[in-house]
Amino acid sequence: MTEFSPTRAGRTPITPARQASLREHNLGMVLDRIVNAVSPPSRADISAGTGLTRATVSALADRLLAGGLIAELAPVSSQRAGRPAVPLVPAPRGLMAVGLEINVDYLGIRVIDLTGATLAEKVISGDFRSTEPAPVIGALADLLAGTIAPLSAEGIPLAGTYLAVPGLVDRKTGPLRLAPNLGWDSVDVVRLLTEATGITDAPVWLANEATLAARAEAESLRPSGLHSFFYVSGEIGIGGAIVTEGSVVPGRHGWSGEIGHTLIDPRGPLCGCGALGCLEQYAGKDALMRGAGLDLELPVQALISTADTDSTRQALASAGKALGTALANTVNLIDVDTVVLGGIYAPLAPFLEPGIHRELRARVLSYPWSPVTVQAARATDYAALTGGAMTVLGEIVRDPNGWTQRF
Amino acid sequence: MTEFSPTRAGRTPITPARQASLREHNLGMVLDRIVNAVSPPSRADISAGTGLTRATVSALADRLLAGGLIAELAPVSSQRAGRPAVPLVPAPRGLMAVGLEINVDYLGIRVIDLTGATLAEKVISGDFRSTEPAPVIGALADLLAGTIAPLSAEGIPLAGTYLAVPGLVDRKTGPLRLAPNLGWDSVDVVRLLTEATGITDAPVWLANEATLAARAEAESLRPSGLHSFFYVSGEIGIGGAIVTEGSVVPGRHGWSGEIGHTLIDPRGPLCGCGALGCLEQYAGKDALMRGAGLDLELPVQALISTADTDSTRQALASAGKALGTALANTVNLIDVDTVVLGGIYAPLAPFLEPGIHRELRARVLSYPWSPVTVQAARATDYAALTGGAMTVLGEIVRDPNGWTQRF
DNA sequence: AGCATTTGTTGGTTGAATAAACTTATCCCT
DNA sequence: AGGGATAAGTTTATTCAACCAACAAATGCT
Repeated sequence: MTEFSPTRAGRTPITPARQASLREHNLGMVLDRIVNAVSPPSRADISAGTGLTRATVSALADRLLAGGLIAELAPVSSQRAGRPAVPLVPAPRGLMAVGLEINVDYLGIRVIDLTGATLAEKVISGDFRSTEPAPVIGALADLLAGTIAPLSAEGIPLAGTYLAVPGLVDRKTGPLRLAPNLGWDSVDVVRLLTEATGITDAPVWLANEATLAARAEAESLRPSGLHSFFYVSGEIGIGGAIVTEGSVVPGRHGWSGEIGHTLIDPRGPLCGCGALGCLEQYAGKDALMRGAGLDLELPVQALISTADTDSTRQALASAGKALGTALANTVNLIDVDTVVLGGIYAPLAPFLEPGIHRELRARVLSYPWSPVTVQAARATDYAALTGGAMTVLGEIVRDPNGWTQRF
Repeated sequence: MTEFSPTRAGRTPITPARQASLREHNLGMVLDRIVNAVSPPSRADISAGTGLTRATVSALADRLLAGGLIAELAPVSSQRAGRPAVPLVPAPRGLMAVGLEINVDYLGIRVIDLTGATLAEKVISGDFRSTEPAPVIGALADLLAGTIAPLSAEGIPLAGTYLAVPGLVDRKTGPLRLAPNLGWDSVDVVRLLTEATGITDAPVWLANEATLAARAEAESLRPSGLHSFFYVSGEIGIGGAIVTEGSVVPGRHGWSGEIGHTLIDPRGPLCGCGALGCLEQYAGKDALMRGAGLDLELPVQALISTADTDSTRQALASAGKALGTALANTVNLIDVDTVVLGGIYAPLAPFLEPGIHRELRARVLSYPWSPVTVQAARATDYAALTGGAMTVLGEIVRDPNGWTQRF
């Protein structure tokens, strides 16, 4: 797409703006209005909402219609004088946006269209700790091919694929650098996957699991007007993502949000990373289960059902305090006023919140003027799949022009 | 200015793009090329560099010339066939961009033009701990008025003013929330200053001292191609700023970068903020001087000259280790690969770096693939003054249209 | 002196958005 | 039932920033 930002904050390479860029911008704006509307807007609604004239909106809408990105509903008489409006909606089954995930105990796929509807969804359980990449990616390729085949047969084009992995990933396409819990190290997952599937006409991107889960959460919080927050994702490890103005901040390489190795106590237990007293040793899943005296393999539910025992209460309190400390550092550093608890922390939120809040109140400098809100994630079931697919949609909405020009 | 970002990352209010926005974008791009060029470019150079046609660049350059933002130099025959090029430069003495600062022990002003040349500069020493805002701001207003009067008489228009303060500041114009070392609390500094000076025709903005110092550093690092880093500023307190793609990331309210109260040890000393074991208690200026057994009022130089004593060596080592720990948390969280040491840390860098590096190596997850560079700040003498003035320039370059329309 | 070469300008063309008039489809009131 | 008010969507001419191509200006080279 034409990168063309008038604010030019910083040294992003600047490209000239020509009339095509102008149309592209407005086309994206109109599609965005249609995709993210509470109720289907008419051309006139969009005109009023954006400031473009009705004529311009009409022309842009025609282009989106021709590209198969939007559809018209039957005019609805609105109990009001005047010609009834034609509601515009994102085209149902107009394209496939695919979210994939390789995780420690499952492979998953979710296919959605521009309406946000799930067209297909599959999760395969398994144990992928310490596996070889090739067979796992082969299995994932089969899962992908098998899932999209019937939809392709229906004539629905593939827009793109986002793959979530539990590890450090270079921005978008770069190799997977490290996935400690899979035991993978410097694997070019995207190349392996495209080779195994033969997909060449649609892009395949890669991102960290927490990053994409945060993306899903951002989408689900958008209607409530909350656009900036820090997302902590508790699993075996602890990940996170910074969400600002509705989008995830990737950092220099795409590795931002790593909160799991924040120092909690220099005399604390040894961590897998080699340092002492990391957050993960207080609030990671293993630490929680061990502290509560439960088997490591049990699901989180076990903590909730034993929440009235001393050992579990103790483990949760200690995790809450440690999380609160690390989050206080984070809030001071990046200045957000909301923290979202995802992964295993979502169901545990009621037990963790008091400890987290106590630490935030004590350590966040700006607390007196702007208290920090802590809340459980809304998007929970395989959030990274949804987030990945939604990120693909975001690329389309950002540049509808590239998509419509396929035809 | 027209906010008009085609990437529309997130929920920034989107405005329609019209032809005026287009011209504004290109006008800013041309001015940016001229202001940030290594050597004065010709219209043809800009055309080749941006992709705009020579005709378009000519038209835009004419507009900038008319607005007094740029000037032409005498054509230079370039030892080469063809008509000699007319070099374009930012207009010397074409406008005043003012940086102001209120700090614990001085008030300062620096006036620069678009070439980056200093037109005027003054610093008044004093002791402003625990003072009343009104008289201090009165003194600052006098300093401002006295400094710009001769330049105004020369006919140089005032473009804007950025005021740096050592405290928590709401974005751009909001009140100063808290400046612990001045003893100020919720002071509407901008209103007081504009009332005291009667300036109404040019904007007055407010920002944190470390934020603006980081801005100056970003400008001075730009030629070397380094655009993303974390800036730590050591003073009595410890501030910081996140710089991404050449610009400072403000956070939700403009309070980001507060690294001073990162937890170093839960059993550490009590901090002024009420919590235990904050970084400031290990690496703040008072902690350093106290640890070295020196008088708190002495300048940093005292640490360097006693660096071979056990107590000073010990204090510096402890500060370096603590800084390293806090910076490791930071690097993991925001994914930058460079840390810049500013304020008192700039001269102390050689003594602090070993400890910082040791901690970074141990605690930064991505270190094996992307080692973190630690370096002393280039822009040191009253960096916030320079940064403030440069930020004013940035606003002009971002929106030359608003400026040229004054005429 | 004449030609190649590069810079900067001029005049006509393109294309996206605008403005204003027009058509279509409804409600409402008599 | 029919006319007026109202709103949605479309058509047509206009505006304006950038493009294109040709041209004028100023230099070096042979």
